[in-house]
Amino acid sequence: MSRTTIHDIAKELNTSPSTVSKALNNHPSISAATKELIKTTAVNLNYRQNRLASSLRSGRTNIIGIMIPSSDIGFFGGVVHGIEKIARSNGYNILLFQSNETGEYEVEGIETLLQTSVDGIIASIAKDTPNLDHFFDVKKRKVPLVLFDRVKDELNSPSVVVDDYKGAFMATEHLIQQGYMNIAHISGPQHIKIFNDRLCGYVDALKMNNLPVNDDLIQYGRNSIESGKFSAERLLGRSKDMDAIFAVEDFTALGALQYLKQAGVKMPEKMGMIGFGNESFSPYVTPSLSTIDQQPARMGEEAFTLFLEAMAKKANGSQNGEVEVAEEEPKKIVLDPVLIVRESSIRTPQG
Amino acid sequence: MSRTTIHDIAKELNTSPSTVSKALNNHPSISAATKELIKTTAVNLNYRQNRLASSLRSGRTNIIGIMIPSSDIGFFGGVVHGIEKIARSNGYNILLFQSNETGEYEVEGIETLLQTSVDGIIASIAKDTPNLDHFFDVKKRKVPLVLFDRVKDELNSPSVVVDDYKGAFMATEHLIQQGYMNIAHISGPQHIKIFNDRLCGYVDALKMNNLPVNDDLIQYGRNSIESGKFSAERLLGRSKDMDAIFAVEDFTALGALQYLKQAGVKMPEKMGMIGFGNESFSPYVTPSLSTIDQQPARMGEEAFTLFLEAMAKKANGSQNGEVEVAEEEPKKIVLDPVLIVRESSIRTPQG
DNA sequence: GTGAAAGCGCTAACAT
DNA sequence: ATGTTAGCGCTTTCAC
Repeated sequence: MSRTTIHDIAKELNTSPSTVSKALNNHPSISAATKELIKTTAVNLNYRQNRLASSLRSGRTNIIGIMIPSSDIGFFGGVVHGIEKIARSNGYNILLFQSNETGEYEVEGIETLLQTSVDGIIASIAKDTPNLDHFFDVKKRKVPLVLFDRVKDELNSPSVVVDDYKGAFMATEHLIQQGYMNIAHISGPQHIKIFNDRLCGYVDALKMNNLPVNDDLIQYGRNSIESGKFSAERLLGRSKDMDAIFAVEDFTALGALQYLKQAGVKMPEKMGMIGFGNESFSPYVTPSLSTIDQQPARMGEEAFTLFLEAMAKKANGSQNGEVEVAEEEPKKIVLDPVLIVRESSIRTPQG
Repeated sequence: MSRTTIHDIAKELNTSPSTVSKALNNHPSISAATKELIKTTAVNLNYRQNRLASSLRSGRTNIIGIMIPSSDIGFFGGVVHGIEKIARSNGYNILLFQSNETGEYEVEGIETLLQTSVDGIIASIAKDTPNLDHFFDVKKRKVPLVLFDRVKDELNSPSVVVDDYKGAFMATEHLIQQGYMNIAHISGPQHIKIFNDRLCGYVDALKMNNLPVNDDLIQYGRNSIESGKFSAERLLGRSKDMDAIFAVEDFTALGALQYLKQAGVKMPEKMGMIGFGNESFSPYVTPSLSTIDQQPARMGEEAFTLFLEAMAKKANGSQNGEVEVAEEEPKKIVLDPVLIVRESSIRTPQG
């Protein structure tokens, strides 16, 4: 009636549970013959390992915890996809938590993950996390912690992010190469690092190409379609020369696109446009929106790889007795963004 | 050094582990005073329950397994979001698996979920699953199984789907109410039930409104942007009267939209358009695409509620001794689709 | 190469 | 109201 255990198999074969356990785990000290025999019997009896018992005893769960703001956001869905895929191929499974950008849920979730004895945690930090105590707790418990996208340097953890500066630089330079000369930028709130990074990338690309940086062509928005519309209107009113816009993210770009279209500005002939983030709608708007891809799935894979490295390091560390190894600088992976060229930035040959 | 256990707390207070356990679990037989004392000490000693041990002993993990095709697909991301949210508020956590539409991964994942002793499984079946043995296995083990969206009646499990027929009916009737008279339909492969259901909804809406059903206005596509373009071209060539299209899903609608725009057909004045699925791009195309929403988050919540009901039933069942209760018809929830009206289907007052 | 024994940390039946 | 005891199913020394 109830689940078959290794005792049942042992009884069936007149051997011992420990032998069965070893055989099923391919322990070298068991002869090939008995391994074969035990494995067949296991199948016949419909045996299925109880991972709870195994984990309790061995101290490993082969489960890693994921903490993200929301799986409803395309980017995070993509990252989770990447993590789950590579994790599975390495024998790990995924316990998924969403903070919904709420510190409270994040704290709660991390607590639960620790209770579940996950082998590691991969997280992207919620916007409104009041403090990082819960993450420091993770480190205190020696549970490998890897951060991605929303990282915090104070945590001194391995992390993977995309190079925002470089992405902005690439976007701007692409517009320059297409022959646009007066390129505006709609930025976001400057206290958020990535937006400032993107602004710097834009400025440096102009400088590096010997183009003037014009403060009138820089607008600070609030990352929304509405804000994009408003910013585009302002820019258009301020400069007669502007012939392209690099927007800090795709929603802003979309708003700008919509405003300009409605204002009768021909794109991409009279006005080039590029966004950032490769949102799912960007291929389908008119004109289709050029943008910078952040490689979510790749980011997930890299994060998991960092986790594996941390696990390996941990295993080595405990071999070296109790000697507290001086904590080395955690590995920080910076992914290259990918330029996605679509209609909105391809200037057709001038007549 | 290592984790605090209930033994540590017991030793500290000169009491027994079982008392500590009961106190922490709010067992009624423990006095308020000792509960208080034990709980404070637990906090002081930085105690954290070992869920592995607890689950092994109690037979409950408070973890439910989720099996979806991919968290990279917007719809499933939304469902997972809904499940995780309500699950958490009920004390459950989510072990997430992706089949990537592959039967092999699905089988593997279900196996792992059973090994992990999840309390239940919520699944949406992969397209190419060769057979349903792995799901029957779940039922054999008496693990509650709930299906959503991609369901199979043979499994005789509680399930939640959206009413495709009704959604198609609503979409078509909306076009009729907007004054469109010659409404075409681009359908999908008819061996897939939902596409046939949508076709039926379209046909019945016409009939119910005393409009003729014209075979020339029905095109069978393959659910893609390209297919949408092609189908729209065919329809346009075949009928001079056609003034609206209901497309079987949003990508098809988008393709049709793009073709018609390029062909100079004014939308929504000369041609109305509505899709199905509320894909993330649909608000942002031009004209913005009216569509039918499938309420992914809601679907996840309902699925979880069905799981809770199955759990309750299971608990009751075992109370009634070993009497095998005749299996009653599983509850099948059919969600109402939601009509999302956007620009593409609002006929402006005729001049 | 195999088996005996201990125990991971917890819960729950059964005393007291 | 509290404590004793047993054991969930497995892994892992250690002995043979």
